[in-house]
Amino acid sequence: MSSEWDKLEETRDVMESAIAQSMVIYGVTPSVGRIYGVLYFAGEPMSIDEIKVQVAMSKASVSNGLRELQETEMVTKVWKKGERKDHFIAEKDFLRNFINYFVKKIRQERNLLMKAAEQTKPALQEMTETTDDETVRETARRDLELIQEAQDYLDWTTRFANTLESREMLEYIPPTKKK
Amino acid sequence: MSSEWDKLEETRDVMESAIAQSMVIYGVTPSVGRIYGVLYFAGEPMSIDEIKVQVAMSKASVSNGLRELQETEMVTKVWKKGERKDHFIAEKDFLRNFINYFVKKIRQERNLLMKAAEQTKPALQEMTETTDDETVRETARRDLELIQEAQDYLDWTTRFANTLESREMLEYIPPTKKK
DNA sequence: TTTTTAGTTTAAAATTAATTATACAAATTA
DNA sequence: TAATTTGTATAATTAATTTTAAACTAAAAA
Repeated sequence: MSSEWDKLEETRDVMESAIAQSMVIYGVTPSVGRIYGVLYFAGEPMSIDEIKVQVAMSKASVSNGLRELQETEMVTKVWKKGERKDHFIAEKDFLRNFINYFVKKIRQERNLLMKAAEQTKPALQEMTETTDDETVRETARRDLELIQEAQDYLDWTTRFANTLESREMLEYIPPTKKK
Repeated sequence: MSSEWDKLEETRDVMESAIAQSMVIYGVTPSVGRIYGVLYFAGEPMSIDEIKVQVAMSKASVSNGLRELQETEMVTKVWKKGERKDHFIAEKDFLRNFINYFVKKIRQERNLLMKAAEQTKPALQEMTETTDDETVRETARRDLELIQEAQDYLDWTTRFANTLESREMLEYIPPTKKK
């Protein structure tokens, strides 16, 4: 009786779609999310061609999507003995994926803002000291203050990211234990 | 001597661009990021027309951008006495913006995945109990396991979001104290 | 009233991003 | 070596998003 397989297919499809959509929330494209979803439920490593069929996309798209997923460590390439084709498996630990994702974003943000702050602070500092114009001096002083606040924020998010990356966060917020 | 104002303009521009870019990392469009950047450094509430000039965009775009920023609580509308036009100010507390942003994303993800899990679990559960086909039964059992793991993850991120929202997180990771 | 002003909606234009078909390079097999 | 196969890069197409101009609504001023 094949309707039981159909039912399984259907429930998987619902879950895969939800996973893809939830990845879209975090800025991943639906196609890439779909690839991950299929791999998440796959019982064993899949080749590009197998994935291609499941997600109904071109080989090139699957290849690109897999590259992106590997860059964020959500998917890994594995070798199947005797098989010539590459095979891929999903990292199933959502928490790990979540942490990787956030830590990366936080670091990107930090690099961007720190660079700008370091680039602008000296000039502003100098203005507060050497300029005659009262208004300019006051504005420079205030801008420096705002930049300092931004840096305090970056200091916090950096410590936050470190606490996630080192898993120290799991001491504060313990994972649900498996039954 | 106007070159001092030019210098100030320039440093602000660098910072505003960096802020806009860092918001792009989190999925905000560059224009919207720019509006926020301008408001961040503005000494006082700005009208749509004033912002429009600073960011060189159409009034409609500024209006839309401001709506988006208000929805995420990064910008608030304020009334200036005697002024007919609406005026806007930026929420300058980056940490607060950061927390709002993440909490919202986490809740969105949770709603999506929980709905799918609740929708699929009963059918799978039934299959593990009533189906004769050994392979179907085993697959259903395994899918249920994967869904359970996803739910454990959602349970964690929910507690994580609560800890951020209630600011309990700041006990674990203290903000840098102002000097 | 009528006229002007502020802000938003809508539909079209412009821009950006994603997807695919094709061509290519590297590796494998015959 | 020649012929296949696999995976990726490129260029072109398609789709989606963003932005704007213009029309419209609501409110205030004349």
